[in-house]
Amino acid sequence: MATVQVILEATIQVLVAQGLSYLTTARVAERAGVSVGSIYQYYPNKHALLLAVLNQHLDKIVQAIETVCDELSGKPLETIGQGVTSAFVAVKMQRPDVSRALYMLPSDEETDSIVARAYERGNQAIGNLLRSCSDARFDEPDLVASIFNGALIGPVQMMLTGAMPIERQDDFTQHLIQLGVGYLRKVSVSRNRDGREQ
Amino acid sequence: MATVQVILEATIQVLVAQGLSYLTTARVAERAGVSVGSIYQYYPNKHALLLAVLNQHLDKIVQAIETVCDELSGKPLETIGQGVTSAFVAVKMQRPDVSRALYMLPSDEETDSIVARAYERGNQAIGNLLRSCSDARFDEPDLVASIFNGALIGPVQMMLTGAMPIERQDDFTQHLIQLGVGYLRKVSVSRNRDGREQ
Amino acid sequence: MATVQVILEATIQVLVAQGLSYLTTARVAERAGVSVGSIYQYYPNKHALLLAVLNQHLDKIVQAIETVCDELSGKPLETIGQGVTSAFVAVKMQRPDVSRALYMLPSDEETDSIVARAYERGNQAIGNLLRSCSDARFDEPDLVASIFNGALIGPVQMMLTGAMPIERQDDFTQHLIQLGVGYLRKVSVSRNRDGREQ
Amino acid sequence: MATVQVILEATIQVLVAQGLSYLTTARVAERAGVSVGSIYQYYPNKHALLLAVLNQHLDKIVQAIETVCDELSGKPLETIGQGVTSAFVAVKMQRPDVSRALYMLPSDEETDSIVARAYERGNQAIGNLLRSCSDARFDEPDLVASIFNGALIGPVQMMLTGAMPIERQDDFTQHLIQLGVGYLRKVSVSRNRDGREQ
DNA sequence: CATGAATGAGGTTTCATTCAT
DNA sequence: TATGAATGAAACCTCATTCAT
Repeated sequence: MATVQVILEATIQVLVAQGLSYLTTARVAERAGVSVGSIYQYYPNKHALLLAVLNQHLDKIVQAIETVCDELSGKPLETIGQGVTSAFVAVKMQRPDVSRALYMLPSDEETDSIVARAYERGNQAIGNLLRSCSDARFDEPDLVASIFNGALIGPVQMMLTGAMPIERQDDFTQHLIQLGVGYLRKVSVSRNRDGREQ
Repeated sequence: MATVQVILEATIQVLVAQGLSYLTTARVAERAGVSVGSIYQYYPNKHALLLAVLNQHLDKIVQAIETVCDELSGKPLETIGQGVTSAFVAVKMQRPDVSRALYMLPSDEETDSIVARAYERGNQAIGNLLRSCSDARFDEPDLVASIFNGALIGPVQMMLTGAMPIERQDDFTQHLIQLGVGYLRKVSVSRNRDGREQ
Repeated sequence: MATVQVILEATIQVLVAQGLSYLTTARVAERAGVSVGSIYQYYPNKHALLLAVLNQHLDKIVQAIETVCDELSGKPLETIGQGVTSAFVAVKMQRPDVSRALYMLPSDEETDSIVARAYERGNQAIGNLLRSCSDARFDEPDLVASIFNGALIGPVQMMLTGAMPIERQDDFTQHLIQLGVGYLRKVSVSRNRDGREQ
Repeated sequence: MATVQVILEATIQVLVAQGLSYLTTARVAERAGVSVGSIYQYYPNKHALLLAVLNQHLDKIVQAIETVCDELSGKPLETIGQGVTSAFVAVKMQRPDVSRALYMLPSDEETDSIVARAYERGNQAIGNLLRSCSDARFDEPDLVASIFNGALIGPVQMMLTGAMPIERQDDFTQHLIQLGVGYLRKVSVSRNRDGREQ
């Protein structure tokens, strides 16, 4: 339904423009150009609406990661580390205000579970990618994937929330790549072109 | 004043036990064993109380980091990487429920600023530590410090919010150390005992 | 129209099953298997629907009373008192949940007027019956009828709403009969078979 | 607390003056001259407020009955029947608008339970009174009391809700007395002054 | 300093009703 | 006639904040 998407979009806009404490159902409805009642036709309560917004956003992020992982399948370690990191930074920075806005949501069991699910999907995509790596092998690809994935989150969050100057995004990304690649190398066993380990 | 500390503690307890949506001044007062009015004797409003709680908590974390950085001053890269990482995980996991509870606070400009300040202090301590490193030199020790610092945040947060199984904490810490050390090595120029670069 | 009856029945079912505060047009429509709109095809508003339900129910009760009164016409006082009382208890207890449900409706001028009309019809039937009584005469048959009629209502209501244990229904009915007959005797002037008073 | 009584009184006034559908917490507060919040300081929700009003009203009625029963203890059957009936009509008619208003409350399990409790207290008082009767004995005084008590309710309710012309209150009361006394006589075994049954 | 009853703005949510299809 | 998405007035209720004691 078009209405649903309009409501979700309006929710983000209010969040971005006014902040969480101004996010009332009335304001969302107004910005969406619908009546309050319409929100409740699709979401049982305000909280569910926020969860839906978060979910949709994270889904987009994860999909981007999954796509990149597909493309990088079978590539060498260096390429993988660089590719995934760049992609991650790119999606997050595509609409930094939106990414930023969603950090405003107070965490609770439900949001945590949504975040966890997204994180897990990311881990899986990366884990599989690591297993496909042409020039390295990992003893615990899933653990490595989760650390790798997690390691990107913190710095990016700091940048988004303003703790890190956003102008230095390029330096920053370069260093994130070093972080990722450095780690992957350290926990991998390299192998030559035949797949034989060295 | 003891009362202030009682109130702060009560706030955390309510947050841990009931969650943000149950955190009302009345409930905090009740658990603290004081009257609502007393809260307003020390904090101009509820928001200020929450900021104080966050601030105090982060302050403890940062102090622990600073202490460790002091102790590790002048040590070799490997020792530094391992020491800081272990210490970070240790403080965060000391009272995981409390760490967890503070993620519940919705972010806004003021919380962001408090978080940024704590982050910055951590960066500085680590930056100085890097500068003191006996066997390596960094071109941009502050940037490196902020990436390093940030990289620890994400995985730990994922563990605290349940996205990562807490039982694997040891494996997890080991890998975090690899992450940190791998990165530091990668972006450093090594030097021998005399300080001469190789 | 069958639809009307379906709606009325659904209304009672919702009332019985969920109570007044759950009685919404949406829920009635759902249980009736029609759309909300259809309810408005037949009733101008929710209130009118409730009045219709009440009206129909009371109508059935009154009809039963009228029928019994017809049958008892010309019979002696004892037979009349016993017959009307038994019949009243019988109809009310036929579907006790439905009788019960209708007490849920908040009284207002319109419901009162419907109740009053039903009561009045009952009074009239009983009044005429009293006038036909073969062995007694009443100075004010209409007043007597209304007291008699009213006297049955209270105890039955108490039983329906659970204030009186329903298991004792038989004892209870016997006593109600004593109540009615005792009263009728007390306010009557007996007469012999010829109609001549004694 | 004075505030509580003010709120209860205001609730009744709104109910009497405007009816149930106009009874909103805001309107009660306004008439009580307090803020909405104050209502919620004493009652968890609107429903609880209504129950309190009903409870207090019924309590007064029952207390009046109990007082009369005390006074009539040990008196002969005729006196008892007449005394209790007159008292019942008198209290109910003392503030007919209030009595009337409380019929507006939709019945539910909680109101039923309050009504049942009041009814039961009335039954007990009357039952004990019957046991003390100087010139009659009852096989099942409790059942008799509940029928007697219940029999008064219906006619009075009909009068209050307008189904019976209120002008005829005296005739009406006389007949109610006949109803009660007729019944009591019918189900009693008379006894002489010594208590010996005849 | 401490208390806690009172306040009341404002938020969330419901649901009878409408009307374009 | 039937539908059911959309409406929006209005209700309930919460809870941060105040202030007289």
